[in-house]
Amino acid sequence: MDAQLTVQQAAEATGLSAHTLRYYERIGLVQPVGRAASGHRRYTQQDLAWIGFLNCLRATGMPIARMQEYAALLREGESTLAERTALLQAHQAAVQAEIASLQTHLGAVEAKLRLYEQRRLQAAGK
Amino acid sequence: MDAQLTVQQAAEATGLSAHTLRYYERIGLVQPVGRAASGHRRYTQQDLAWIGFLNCLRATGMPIARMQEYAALLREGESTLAERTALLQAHQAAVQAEIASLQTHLGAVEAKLRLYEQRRLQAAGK
DNA sequence: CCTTGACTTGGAGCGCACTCTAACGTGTAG
DNA sequence: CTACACGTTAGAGTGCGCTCCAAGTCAAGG
Repeated sequence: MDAQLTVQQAAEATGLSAHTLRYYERIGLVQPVGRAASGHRRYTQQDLAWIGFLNCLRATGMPIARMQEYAALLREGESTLAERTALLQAHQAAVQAEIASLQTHLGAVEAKLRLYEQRRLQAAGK
Repeated sequence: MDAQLTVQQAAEATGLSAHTLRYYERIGLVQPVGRAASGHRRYTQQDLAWIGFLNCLRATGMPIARMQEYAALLREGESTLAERTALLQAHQAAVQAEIASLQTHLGAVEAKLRLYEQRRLQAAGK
């Protein structure tokens, strides 16, 4: 039930590359993953859940360094709950601002598209 | 009325750095800007408008190479209207997808925040 | 005339987040 | 037993988008 995945299987499951999974472990984003007797990595469901959350942070544009901070706080335990909350709240605000910016700037692109549409009609109608 | 701006003034007006403005010109994103007798750049309102649009493309994550394509099409004239439309439409779709992705992944972060909130209440309530 | 400071150029350098390489060890199918 | 795919590591390389540097030109103020 709690199947242990190889690095390739974990890559497939998380959408990251095996290279990236090893890289994340090297830089301390992921705590050393359990090993088989051969020394090969074996990812647990907990590992995958954490990597999934990391994925959400990355997908929302959090820099690696900030994720390392967050991971470090998490390892320090429950006493860092407030700091972790603050970190995530700051990130949440940044992402919301980024979405707003995307929407604003996309608006200008869409305006240009409407202009092009008009010109195409004009050219066709001659 | 159509004040000609120096590179510094243009930087301030567009929010880009003077370095970046020169860089954009070098790589062909911006056509060679007019010069004063001294050889110094003088940006017109048209230049600024175009740079403003470039800004929207960049702010929505279009890679430089794609912007170069778009700029090249524009220089080729009216005959490329359909291609430019296609390029911008593809970009529009990509940005909309990116916004959706941000919102989805942000949701996971917000869920974590709600969990933290609960834990803080629990800790306070003992 | 001299200094100061903004401008010019081509090219080198940087920070980020991977991504790949080399050299080696492991394990399973035929 | 032999292939051969897959795993390991430290460290080097890549691509992007700037960002800065060196060496020089030019204009205005004292």
